[in-house]
Amino acid sequence: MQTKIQELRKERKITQSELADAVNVTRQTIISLENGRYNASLILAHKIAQFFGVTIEDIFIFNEEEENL
Amino acid sequence: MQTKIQELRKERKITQSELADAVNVTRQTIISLENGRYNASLILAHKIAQFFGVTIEDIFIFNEEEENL
DNA sequence: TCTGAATGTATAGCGCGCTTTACATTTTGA
DNA sequence: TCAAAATGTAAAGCGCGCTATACATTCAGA
Repeated sequence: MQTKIQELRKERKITQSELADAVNVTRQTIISLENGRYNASLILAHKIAQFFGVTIEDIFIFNEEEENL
Repeated sequence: MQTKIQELRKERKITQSELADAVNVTRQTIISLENGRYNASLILAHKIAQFFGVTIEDIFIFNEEEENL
């Protein structure tokens, strides 16, 4: 899954650490999400969207390809 | 986490099995989501929202309480 | 009324999201 | 230029989302 996390984060001049703290996860989690290593949980996706003031659908890009869970 | 899955499903007169098949999970998964036993993954949440033609935020209700992952 | 459809409960197992720790590399700015 | 800040990689471990299977209960309609 692709995300616009890095894009939004840089736009607002926020570091990975600051974002991690804001949504209460480790920096590793943010790195992994930004680099597409795995998908966020629904709750984390919600927290990140809320932090940036956008919807989940605005940040997380769902490939119709990878529709196999 | 609360969801409106059951509500939307009954509104449209669809069985748990039909919904499960439509989003490619087992009936157990639908039951567990409807009964609040666990949270959907982000991808499954997306598929269900798409199936019903609504947004993730329309179906999944985030308690600000349970903000602890 | 009674059968089949729909919903629910239980449980073992697998893979992934997230943590933790430690260290390496790249970027920034005084 | 060079130290500190920011970003990245690696790897082991835990809990939860989902599967699979089997069986119980509730509900609808001929």
